[in-house]
Order: sequence, then C-alpha cells, then structure tokens
Amino acid sequence: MGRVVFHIDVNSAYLSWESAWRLQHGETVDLREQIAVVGGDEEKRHGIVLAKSIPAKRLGVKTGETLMEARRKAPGLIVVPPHYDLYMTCSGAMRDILAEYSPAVQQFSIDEMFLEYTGIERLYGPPLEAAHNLRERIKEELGFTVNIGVAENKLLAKMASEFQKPDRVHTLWEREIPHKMWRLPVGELFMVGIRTEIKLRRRGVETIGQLAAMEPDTLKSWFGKYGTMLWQYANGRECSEVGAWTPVKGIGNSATISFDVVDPDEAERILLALSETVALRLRAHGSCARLVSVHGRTHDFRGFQRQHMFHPPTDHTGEIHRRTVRLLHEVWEGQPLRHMGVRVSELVSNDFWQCSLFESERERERALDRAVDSVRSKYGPGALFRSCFLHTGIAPLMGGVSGEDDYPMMKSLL
DNA sequence: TCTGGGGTCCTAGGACCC
DNA sequence: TCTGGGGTCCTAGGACCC
Repeated sequence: MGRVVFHIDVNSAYLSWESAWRLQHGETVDLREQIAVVGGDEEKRHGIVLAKSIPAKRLGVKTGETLMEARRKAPGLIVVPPHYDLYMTCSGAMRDILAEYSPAVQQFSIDEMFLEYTGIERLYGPPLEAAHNLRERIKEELGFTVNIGVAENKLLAKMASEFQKPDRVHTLWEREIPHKMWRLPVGELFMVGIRTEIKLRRRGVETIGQLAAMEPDTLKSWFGKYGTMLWQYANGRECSEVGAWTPVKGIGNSATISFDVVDPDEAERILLALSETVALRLRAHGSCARLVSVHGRTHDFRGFQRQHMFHPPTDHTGEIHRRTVRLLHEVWEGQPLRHMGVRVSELVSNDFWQCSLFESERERERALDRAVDSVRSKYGPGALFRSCFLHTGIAPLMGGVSGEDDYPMMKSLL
C-alpha cells in the first residue's frame, strides 16, 4: 500500500462555526440553512463576504465580494459579524481530534488541515473508513461538518476535498485523475488564479486535462518556474511532506481605516500603531528584521509599497516606526489613504547580534521595548499605550483580526 | 457603488564588484 | 581606454493561497 494523505476542509468555516455556537447557546435557526453570510462591518469599510451558506452560494454569492453585491444577488440576505476568537477555538478543537489519529497533522489555514495517514491503517482501518469516522466524530463532537479528501499526496487530497460539499469524503487516487480531475475547468487547479486562468484560456487551455497534456517546456516559456509547477500539478505530481515545518518568513500588520487619511500626523500615528503591533510580534518571535516595508492603498484603490534594508537588523519599535515614516513620505504625494500596512521580513535570530550592540541610546530604547512587552503580556495588550493616541480615534495597537474586542478603540472627541 | 487581513514566492532591472 | 560576463544585493511589483 502506498502513501495516504487526508485533507480536511471545514464547510463554510466561519459561517458553520458561527452557526454551531449560536445553536449551542439557544438559537433555534441554523444559519447554514438560511441565505446568510459572515461579513465585515460596512461602516468600517470592511464590507465583504467572509463566508457564505450553501443556499447563499446557490444564488451566486461569492467569498470576497462586497456585501452590496451579495445583497443584490440575494435580497434579504442575513449578514452576521465575524468572531475570530471563536474560530480559533473551533480550529484548535478540530486539530486536537486530528492529532489523535496521526502524529503528522499540518495546519494549512484556520479551516484546512492535512493529515498523514500512511501506516496508520492497522490502528484506524482502511483510509475511507477512517475518513468517514473522522468526519462523523467532528460533526458529533464539535457540531460542524467537514469535507475530507483522500489521496496519495497533499495536492490531490486538497483537490478531492473541493468536490461535492458538504459533509463528504472523496478520493482522488492517481488512477482517478483522468475522470475526476482532468475534466475540471483549468481555474479549479490549485495555484491557478484568475490572472493565470485568463492567460491560459486565451491560449486555448480550458481544462486541467489540456494543461496536463501540454509540453512542459511550452508552459515554462510562458510562465517560467511557475509554469513547470503548474504542469506537475495538472498531472497530480506533488511530493511534499505533511507537517514539513516552514519557518516564519515575515511579520506584517495592516488596516483599512474607516476614513480616508490625508493628515500626515495622522498617517504617522497609524504607522506607529502598526509598528507597535509588528515589533511586538517580532520580539515575541525572538527575531530581528533586516527588511521593513510600508504599503498602502489610496482612495482610488491604487496600491504602493516601499522598503528599506536595516544593517544591523532590528526589533525596535521606535526604529521601525521612524523608518516607516520616512518610507511613507518618500512615496506618498498626499492622496487620501484608505489602507496602510507595515511588514518586516528577512528575519534573523535576535540572540546572535544582541550582545554586539552597545550604543547606549539604542540599548535604552531596547530595554524600554522589553519592559512594555512584559507589562502587556502580564496585564493584556491594552494595559499600556502611548499617550499620543489619546482622543485620536486611532487604536494604539493596530492590525490583526481579533484585536478589537481586546483593546477597544478610543472614542474620538471630534 | 464598493472592494479585509495575513501570508509566500517569483521576476525583472539597476547598481556594484570582480 | 574600451568591452563583456557573472554574481550579489537591493527594490518594486505581480501572482498565488486562505
């Protein structure tokens, strides 16, 4: 018997979790059976669909589209706000169940996990039997349904879990590729996004099968390295391990502001709030960054980005903030900003160079960062914040999706 | 009219060095 | 003095995933 991998995918994750929680707390209506979505707050300009029910999907509602668009397709649409902390809890509970079955479980996202089933048959039976057992257990114990894809590698398992939904187990063994995968539209292949789909279709490639039958060199000439990968995926070839550990490459936080930012002082304050969050996470990770970048989106949805290399690397809030301010001013010509972000990457371990730096001013600032971190970890992130945020309407730590419940926005006096 | 937040990887071009 | 190739570093931008 060869390799067996499961891909477990929570059906309509945010909406299912929201619904399961509500049913457990006395609600009688199951959102999954309604024309409903989980969506962001339109007043904060977060008004997109994060998850949709199957009845909403039937009306053409898509993840990522605006709530306006969704309502036009589905009049009377029920929109409920997200609760990210709940979703983390649900995700963790599912991971705990999976861990009982296999030592190799890989979290791919909050609602998708891979499980290596190779060599586990003598404990939990043939793959299909085990997959159904797992699917039932999650439904019984946690109250939400999953699709499970069963195959010889991660790519095929993931493709299999996308077949008919919800609450299903599908296989996509190599011998099943021609009739189960090759007839699908090329855009359904993992890693074929909208841009690549358009390019492929323009060149007459409509299905995954047609992609698989192409000359790999032709694809390479069209898309470079990426083309070679696509050809392999179309042919079901992929051999990465479940749970292969990948180090964190970068840490970033960004936020869409509920109003357009035109005041430079305000922009700098937002950069400080973002830098605080990024630097806090960077230090918690035990790293220093060589690269910092600022990115943004203007009111007309044009994006920009600018970056800078540090030598030596840093994990210092003030240094990161000061640099992001400079970078912003190098590119920003005063267009109203709707979105801003700070990101660090090229991470190195911070214990390696820490001792080599003895510039006293810097050392003092570092010590201050550490002290602030320790107060925040002890009493909560909102325990301490810079007074420049008082009365500004700007949260002192910005970015992230679960933060807003923990440290509420200051009320603006304006 | 309206469009989130968090990531990864690849490419292309310019500067600089040997 | 003029010319070319290859390697590295850096920056901007684009593509993909959830």
